[in-house]
Amino acid sequence: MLTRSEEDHLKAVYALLLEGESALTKDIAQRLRTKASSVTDMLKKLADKGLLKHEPYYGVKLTAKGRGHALQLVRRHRLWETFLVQRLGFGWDEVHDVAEQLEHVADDKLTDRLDDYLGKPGFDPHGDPIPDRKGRIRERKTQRLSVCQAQDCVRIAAVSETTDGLLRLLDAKGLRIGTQLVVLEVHPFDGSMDVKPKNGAAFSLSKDVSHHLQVEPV
Amino acid sequence: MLTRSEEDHLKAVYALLLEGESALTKDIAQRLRTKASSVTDMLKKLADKGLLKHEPYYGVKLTAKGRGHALQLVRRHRLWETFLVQRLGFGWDEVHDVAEQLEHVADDKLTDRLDDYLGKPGFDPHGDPIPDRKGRIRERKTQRLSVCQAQDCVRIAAVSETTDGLLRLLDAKGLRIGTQLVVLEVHPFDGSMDVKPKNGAAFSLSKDVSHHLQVEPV
DNA sequence: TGAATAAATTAGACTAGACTAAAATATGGA
DNA sequence: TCCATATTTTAGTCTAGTCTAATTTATTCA
Repeated sequence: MLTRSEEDHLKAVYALLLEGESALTKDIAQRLRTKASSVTDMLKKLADKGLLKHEPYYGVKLTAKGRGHALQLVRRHRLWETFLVQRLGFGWDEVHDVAEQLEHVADDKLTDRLDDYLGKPGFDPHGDPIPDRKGRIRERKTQRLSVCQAQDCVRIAAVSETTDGLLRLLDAKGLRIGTQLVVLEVHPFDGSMDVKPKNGAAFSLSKDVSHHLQVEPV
Repeated sequence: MLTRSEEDHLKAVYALLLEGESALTKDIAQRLRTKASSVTDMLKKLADKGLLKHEPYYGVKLTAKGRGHALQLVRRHRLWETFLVQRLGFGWDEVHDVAEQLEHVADDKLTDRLDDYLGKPGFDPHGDPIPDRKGRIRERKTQRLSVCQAQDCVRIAAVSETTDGLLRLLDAKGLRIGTQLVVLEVHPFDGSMDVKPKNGAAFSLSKDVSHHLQVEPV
């Protein structure tokens, strides 16, 4: 059994590794809003349990066991998000905090039955893939909106950053999973781009925003 | 915000007070499988927060605020039990432990939406009443099966003790909420009674069992 | 290369929540 | 009333998890 804090650290490592680069002590601390010294202690504990390898100044690598645990956390988180949106009528931008709590209820039978009940969904309301009971993830061929060119026609497939601020901004502009866009123009000066949703007026998106939108070709 | 341990203590007090008598430090410790000295500390903390009054050797009394908190815990517990049985297909005798975890996810919006989603049920799968969002409880006129007489026709309305052992025994005998019974005979010697379910053969129940079955007249 | 900087760890303190053992306090029967 | 017993509290210890401050270790750039 992992404690809540151990689970939080494991998930942070997993998320940082996914976002590319390496997971350094300070990165983990920043993400969990704690101090590096606290993270040092926890990494030692997780390494002792065989969930990860830690090389100072280089980063953390998950073992197969650690990755498995992390994937189960992600699975539970995304299944609950799906439940909250699909069944309880929550907005996709208001489910993160509650799912953060529900994900720590560890009971395989519960998780599997919830999965069945929801129809074994492959993706959550943010468009992120939901690992199956064995931790397998369905792939999708998407790219960041920020790397698209003028004239590209795309559909929003996922949002890779789930802060309240970004989610609300997207909501205000009518951008959600499935929304289709045409890229009108890209401004190399600041990386901003003008886009036009299928059913709406054109507007501009900063690079900070377009960087976090995963899109698939239409 | 209450911590998990504070919530557990509050719930233990509430449950003990319901079961009649008073809630003594040692009773709470016994129920939570901790020591009396630990309970002393926690009662002090809860008293400081205005959730209860404690008079040594006499017992604990909940304040209105404390009772309100306890009722919200009970509400969440029973709503989740209902969800697990009604929607996820769990047996009514296997949901207690999971609900014990889910009840600590405190989010009013989640609770209220779950309530709506389940159709605002008045009673959980064990037949226990579910407090509404204001903590109000629907009453029912039931009595213990153990006080019934020969010839009484009753329906099982609730099980007042939810240990795995009892629940499994009931399950094995085909006794569940809603099952109708005729009391054939009561043996004053040991308090056991012979009963016959509506659709089944007669058998005998010990007083330990009949004491925990709440029934309503048919 | 070596000094400045960034990252990480160590040392030590603190809190919450549990424990044991001992002391204090109340109860109840003779 | 008074003693034996049950209950409760107190005092002190322990662990998990966090923190700050100080120190160590690595990296980088002039």
